[in-house]
Amino acid sequence: MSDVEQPARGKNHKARVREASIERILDAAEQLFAEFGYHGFTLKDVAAKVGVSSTLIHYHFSGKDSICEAVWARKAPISARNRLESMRRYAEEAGDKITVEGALASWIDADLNVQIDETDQWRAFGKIAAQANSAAGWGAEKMTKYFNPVVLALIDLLKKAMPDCDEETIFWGYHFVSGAMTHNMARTGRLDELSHGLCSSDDFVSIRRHMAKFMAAGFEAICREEAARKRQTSP
Amino acid sequence: MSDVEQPARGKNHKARVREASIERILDAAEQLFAEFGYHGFTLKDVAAKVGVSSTLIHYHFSGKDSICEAVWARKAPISARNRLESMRRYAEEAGDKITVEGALASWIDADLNVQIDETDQWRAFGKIAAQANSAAGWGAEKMTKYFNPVVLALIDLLKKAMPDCDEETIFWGYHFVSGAMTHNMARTGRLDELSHGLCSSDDFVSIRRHMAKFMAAGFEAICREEAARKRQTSP
DNA sequence: ATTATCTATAGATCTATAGATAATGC
DNA sequence: ATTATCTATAGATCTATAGATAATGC
Repeated sequence: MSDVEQPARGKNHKARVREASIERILDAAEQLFAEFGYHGFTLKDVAAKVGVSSTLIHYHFSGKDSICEAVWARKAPISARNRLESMRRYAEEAGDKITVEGALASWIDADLNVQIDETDQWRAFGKIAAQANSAAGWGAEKMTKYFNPVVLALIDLLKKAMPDCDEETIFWGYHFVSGAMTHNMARTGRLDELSHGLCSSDDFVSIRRHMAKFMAAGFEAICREEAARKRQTSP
Repeated sequence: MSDVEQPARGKNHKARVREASIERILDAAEQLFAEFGYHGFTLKDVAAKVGVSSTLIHYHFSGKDSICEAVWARKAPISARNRLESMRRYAEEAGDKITVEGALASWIDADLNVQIDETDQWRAFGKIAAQANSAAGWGAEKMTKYFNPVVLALIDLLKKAMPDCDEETIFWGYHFVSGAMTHNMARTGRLDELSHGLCSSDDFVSIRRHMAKFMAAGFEAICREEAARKRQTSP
């Protein structure tokens, strides 16, 4: 009917086409990466999924490492910022009344919320992060690069919540939280099978209801225990 | 000096050579599988690691699936039996005084103990199981095939320890335990880095000291919470 | 006679590059 | 003139098999 109907090819058309292409390549790579793991897919698979020639992949990226890095660079900083921001807000609200559960929830729920509210954008990346946390090599590198500050900020917050707990015990508690959290992200469907459908590993609302509470009680139990041990050995 | 000095080539020599070859192939495959994941190594890599022609791999095995299945078949049933036996012993000892921590410890520590006492034989397989619990496809299949009965036995024991807790909540608690446990097995070294050497993800003695206690407190907390919720919504 | 292992090699798949094409952008 | 994309293809790597060899086993 009007000019609006015409294809929007103003200036920067090429740049926009390029960006759109790259996004579609990253979307495809992200999904394959999530489903089959770093070594489980080829550049050809990516090209086939996007529906382009595989040379286009090499035109935009220097190789698989470069694509996977781009997949991380696109999402990981958002998750990191999101959690840091959530912890900052919590610390501000709580003042000097920081609780273990509150601290954990500010960290955990920030990630769970995007899995609930923006499932389609974050499901695949969550699965990638889950695999990164168990795999050596590529996984360790990405986790360190993108998530170390977030983890250390949580550790700091937990120290404030449990000033009498020794640092070592807090790190062990974190270790358990980290494992459980990445297992959530993996959405393997194994829980659905084991429970005959009573629970689903995709049910992040239930995960959010239980996770911080479960972990907070765990932290408090092992800190109590370590304090008792200390009193016993050096009275 | 005597006949004993001669190579022990009695009857069944060929059979023994064959078995030894297969064991060495499985050892190499297990290590590569643990380090690089299912898709991260080739049959050629296995042959190179053993120091044989890659055709020998095909002589003994029909392909990668067949080797990986053999890797699981060699170790997984031992771990499963070990945990079932440990739970059985605990249930016998505890009689009608089954506790959450006791039930969890009988399951968890059985696996942690072999990681402590027979580290060289079990480290690689632990890493494989850790990856299997996060990966879709091959991972889900193996976990189901070998470990479902062990998980369901733990669930039963936990039901006895918490007769008033609803089944759904117990499954969620198990979900968290499962994630933390497989993260232990992954031994990524990430904890060492984050804590600047204060803790090490290879320190299974510390893991054993904290794990069951942490998880038991978590279970009890979410069960209490769910009971309170129930009372509130349907008084 | 059987079998554990090897050499040689065919066929499949993947990565990577050279060169062509058709559009935008100045 | 630049650039996003394609076709064609070389080279590398992996899987899988055929056939040879040198031992054991009867």
